[in-house]
Amino acid sequence: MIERTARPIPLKKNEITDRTVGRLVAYRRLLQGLEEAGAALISSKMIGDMLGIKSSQVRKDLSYLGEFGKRGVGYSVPRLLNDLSSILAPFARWRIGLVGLGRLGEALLGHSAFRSDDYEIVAAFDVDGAKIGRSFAGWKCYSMTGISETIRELGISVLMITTPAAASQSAVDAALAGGHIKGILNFSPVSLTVPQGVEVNDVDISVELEKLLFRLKFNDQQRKVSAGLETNMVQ
Amino acid sequence: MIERTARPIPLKKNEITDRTVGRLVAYRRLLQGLEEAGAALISSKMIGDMLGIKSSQVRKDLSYLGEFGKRGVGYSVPRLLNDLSSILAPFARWRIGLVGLGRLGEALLGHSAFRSDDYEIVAAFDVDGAKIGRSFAGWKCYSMTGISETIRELGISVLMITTPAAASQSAVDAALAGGHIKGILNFSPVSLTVPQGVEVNDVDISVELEKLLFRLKFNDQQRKVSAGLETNMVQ
DNA sequence: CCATGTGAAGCCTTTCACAGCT
DNA sequence: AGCTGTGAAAGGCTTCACATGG
Repeated sequence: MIERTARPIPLKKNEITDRTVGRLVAYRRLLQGLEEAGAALISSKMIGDMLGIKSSQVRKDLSYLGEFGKRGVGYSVPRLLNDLSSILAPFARWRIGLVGLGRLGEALLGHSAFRSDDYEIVAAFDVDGAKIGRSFAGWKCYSMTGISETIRELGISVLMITTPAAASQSAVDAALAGGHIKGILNFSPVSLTVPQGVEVNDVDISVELEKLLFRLKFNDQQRKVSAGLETNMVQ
Repeated sequence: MIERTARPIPLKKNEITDRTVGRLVAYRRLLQGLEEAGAALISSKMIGDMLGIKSSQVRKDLSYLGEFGKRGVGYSVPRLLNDLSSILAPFARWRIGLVGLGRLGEALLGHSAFRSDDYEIVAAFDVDGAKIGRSFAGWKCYSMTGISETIRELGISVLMITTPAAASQSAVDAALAGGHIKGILNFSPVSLTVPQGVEVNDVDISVELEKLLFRLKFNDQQRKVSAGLETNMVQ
């Protein structure tokens, strides 16, 4: 993979939103494929169509970061990819610890989505004595006892939490004790309490499934109501 | 677990948003814990504090579905739990197929978040001949060949996609051929194209991680800038 | 003539603030 | 007095539409 240099984020607005960042990551991924395929130019319309987004949204997102396109022409694929990569690149490669070596944790260790120049998982943690000291998919499992020291020693500043709900808060409390953790990606279905200044991003898989299922239920009902098969009255 | 009856959704507004549904699921989960702990009453303020949400947001969400509380008192925990459960309950238990038995797929099969009265995973699918016919965490793996027939036979109407990016679209095309699939929870990092009427919810784990990391980078930069160690100029 | 970059409009979500009931 | 339910205000995000430049 080509090395890109990190640089300060030259924002035109004071704040760039999470939603925009999510799309920037998607643009980068799309452009990586296009570059490999040898594409030289791309328009905001094409990007939007491939990702299911309006072209104006693509242009707005990119405009927060500078002027990358040529009017009447479009964007240079390699140039835009390079600019997006350097904007998204960290100052130094993030070192991530995974807390909770259950099924999900183990799956994330080996997940292809977690191969990146921007970050690397450097260790896993679990309470299970049978796992401690062993390696999983190439990563060593450390004890939860002394986790904050291990975090300091290994230079970890980000955690992924895949512990069972009941264990998550106490695991986080122990891990944050040393003050080295800056951010948490939380897969456990609880709302974590953390000190001021620590960022948390929740990824709640069962909530995402339920959101989908509710839309489906609502669709079904609409279909039935409009077909006159059922009424929509309060019971 | 107590059986709750599904009922038509008696909406006060014409449309209930995804965001609200996500929070309703979180409220239900919280109330399950509270009920087990024997709590009888709860206020919107308490719910909000426990989930990191404003009390007005909690009341607004609940108000879309009816009037469940008593002014001056709060909400009855068992009553609210029951109402939320019946609102979220499907007409019939959703039958889900998992497509792609890699690490992530296998982790989801056994994931505790996927034990629910609302849905059940009934089968897994993969292209790997070594996996087909075998059982994984109790679920049988079927071939991708003939997937649309298997979907019909097993009464599957929802898919979870955990295939590698390059395989996802063709797997989805094959699976949707019979017209039985109504919704897809897509874990693969691609934007899927589906026929009109099929709902897709994307869960992009690496995007979620990158969103967190970008916030951290931005925080770092802000700290440096305000400490006068670095400027924020465009390169 | 084509596609970007961007104010302004439109839409959606959250928060406020208070009337209304217990 | 306390807490819900809810219009209205505020805030945030997306889309429009067009001036701008190639």
